[in-house]
This record gives sequence, C-alpha cells and structure tokens, in this order.
Amino acid sequence: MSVDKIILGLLRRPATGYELKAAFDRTVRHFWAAELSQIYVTLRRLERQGWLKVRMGPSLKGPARKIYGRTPAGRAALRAWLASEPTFDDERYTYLAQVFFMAELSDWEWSVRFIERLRRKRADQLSTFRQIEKDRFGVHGGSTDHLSDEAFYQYLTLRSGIRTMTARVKWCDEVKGRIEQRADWKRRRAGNKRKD
Amino acid sequence: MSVDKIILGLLRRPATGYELKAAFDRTVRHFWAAELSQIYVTLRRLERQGWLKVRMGPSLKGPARKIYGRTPAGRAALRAWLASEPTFDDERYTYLAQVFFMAELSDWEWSVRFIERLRRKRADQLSTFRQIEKDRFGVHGGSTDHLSDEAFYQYLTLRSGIRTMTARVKWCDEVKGRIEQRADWKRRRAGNKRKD
DNA sequence: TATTACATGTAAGGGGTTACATGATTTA
DNA sequence: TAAATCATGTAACCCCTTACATGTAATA
Repeated sequence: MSVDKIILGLLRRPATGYELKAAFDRTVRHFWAAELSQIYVTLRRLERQGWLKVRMGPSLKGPARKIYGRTPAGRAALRAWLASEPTFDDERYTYLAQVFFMAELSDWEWSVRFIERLRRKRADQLSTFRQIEKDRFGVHGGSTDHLSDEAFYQYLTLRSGIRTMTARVKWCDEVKGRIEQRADWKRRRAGNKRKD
Repeated sequence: MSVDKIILGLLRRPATGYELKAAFDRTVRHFWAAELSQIYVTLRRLERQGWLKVRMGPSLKGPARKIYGRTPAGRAALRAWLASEPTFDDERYTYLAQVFFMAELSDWEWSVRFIERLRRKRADQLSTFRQIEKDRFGVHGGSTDHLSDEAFYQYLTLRSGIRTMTARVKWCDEVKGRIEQRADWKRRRAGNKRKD
C-alpha cells in the first residue's frame, strides 16, 4: 500500500491530515494523488498499526487538530520499503484506448481534433512542470548543487514528469502528422477511383 | 467505465471471455490490463445492460462456450465514447514515490543500484515494444501505408508506448549520472573537511 | 451575505485483484 | 502422471472516489 509509505514519507515533520492533503497536492501529485477522506482513514489505520502516533493540538477555527508523527516502527517500515525492489504498477490510459478503436468512427477530421485536444492538455501539464522546476527548485541551467539531498531526489521525480510529458507532446505531433498524411492519401485515392 | 468500452471495441467479431482475455494480453495490455474474472463479470453486466448478446457454442474441452457479440446499442455506446472528449486518468507510480523519499536512506550506492534496476526493466519493455512494431505491424522505416485503418490506429498507441518508454530509459541515464556526480562531490567535500 | 479556508470524519459504491471451485483434453 | 490449455464462474477483499455531515472564522 503505497499511500501508507507516502504518508510516512511526508511526515518527516508531524502534520495533520488537512496539512497532508496540501502536501500531496504541492509535492507528489504529479505521480500520486490522494483525497482527504482517504488520508483520514489511512492515518487512523496507521496509528492503530503502530506506525504513527497522535497528539492533539488547538486550532484557530474548527475542531481540534490531530497532529500525526512517525513512530520508530513507522520509520523502519518506510526505510524497508525504500530499500526494497522498485515497484511497477500497471498503467491505464483511457485516451489511448480511445485512439486504439478510433477507426470505428472513420472520421479523420475528428481524429485530428481529438489529438489536438490531447496535445493542448499535455503541453499545459508540461509547462506547469517547467514552471515548478524554476520556481520550487530554482533549476535553470541544470545544476542541482544548491539543493538539499531531500530536494534533490524530489527534483529527480519532476524530471521524470518533464521527460515523459515532452515525449507525449512529441507523440501528439507525430500522430497528427501521420493522421493528416493518411487522410490526404485516402482522399486522393478516392478521387482517382472516381476518375477511373 | 473504460473496460466496458474496450471489451466493446475488441468485440468487432464475436468472442468468448476466454478469447477476450487473450486479446487483452495480445493487443491493449501496454495501456490496459484485465483479469479473466473481471472480464466474465463485465460481460454479464454488459449483456444485462443490452450492449451485448450471447449465443452458446460447443467447445472441444471444458464447459460450453458463451460467444458474445455487440448489439446495435452496444455499438452506439462505443461510438459515442469515441466521439467524446479524450479522458485522462490520474497516474500512479510507486517507484517514483520511492525515489522521492530516497534521501531518507542516505545511501548513494543503493540509489544507483535502484536506478539501474529501473533502467533494466524499462529497457526490456522498450525492446518488447520495438519487437512488436516489427513483428505485428511490419514497420521498419516508418511508413504505415500497408496497414489497415484499424491496424494504423492500434500502431499509434504502440508509438506512444515506444516514445514514453524511450523517455523513461533516458531519464534513468540522466538520474544515474546526477546521483553519481552528487555522491562524488559529497565524498570529496567530506575528504576536504577531514583535512581542514 | 455567501464563499472560502480550516478541520475531522462516515457511508456507499465503483473498479479491480487474488484466491478458490470445477472439470475436460492435450501435451510433456 | 503432472502440467498446461480451454472454459466459466463466485467470494472476499483492497484501494479509492464521491457525497454527505458538522461547525467556526476570515474574506469577498
């Protein structure tokens, strides 16, 4: 259960569930999303399991805050996970399934528009990543000497996002070209046939 | 529910659940996996829903085969989905979470070994994809004129796999370089401090 | 005055996996 | 004789999302 380990990882300093949600969105969201409800449920489970301990704290508005911190057992579990083999999840891409069966529509114009929307989305995500690279990590030329070890590893995962997103944008360009070329070719062939 | 649409898409010609499992593994697995148990449950649901119809068929070994085919309503549902906006799922990568928190171990050697294993896995997947490009699609130089429209779109999704996998292998190389460089730099700095 | 931010939770349900049950035929 | 292939299914469970419930304080 990776969400367990991510929560343990984020709790290098104690925090509340609410704060953890913000941390998810600020830091790991590009490869792992979590909803508040899931975070609260997981925190209680990890506490019962002995990986987290709670202490109550006051809040300015709303109910009392439950501040969670790692226990030694929690830290050990995190370290064991980090020292274990890299884990691969199987990936699911709905839009690729749509492309896969797109011949069913026999509509080249729609295919092109579909890819254009895909490209717009991916290009947006890419520019968000590039912005984070500058703003949060202050990396422009490529040097990472100014980063702490923590920030260094975090930056590496952002580089993954940047590289795969770049590949996806290029894929959209390749695919758009291929579809347009094929549509053209089909149209010309249809025209020739009419002349025969 | 994308698995519904993928099953509808694969059922251009009627097939049994067992055959569909093989089709998943042969064709869409690189972006969508499904287990037999899930396929059987889904087929029954789609039938009750009126998107599929069944007829029984004999089998050489084992129980009678249930051969599923699309109804007009099923075909319409598939086409409506293909004509709708591209759908994006949020992605989860456990191994990136491991990298993200890797500083916790302060062990540069392990980090390098971790990335090497990642790279091996990704390089394997990439070469599998390249093999399929040659074997199933017969694409060597890049031309796709010999493919049917169906095969053409299927090929495009494989191109996505090839491009993102290539990006991931390159990311591994970048990361390995960065880690080694940083480890070196830290070691030298530690050495200098001892001399001071 | 309405919305947003803070703060914690429960409940229902969707989508998926793993394990189990059954059983015939072919192949090693 | 054991394992793989063909063939269909059920049940338990896991992970996660959406919707709901509750309530205060600051802000627009």
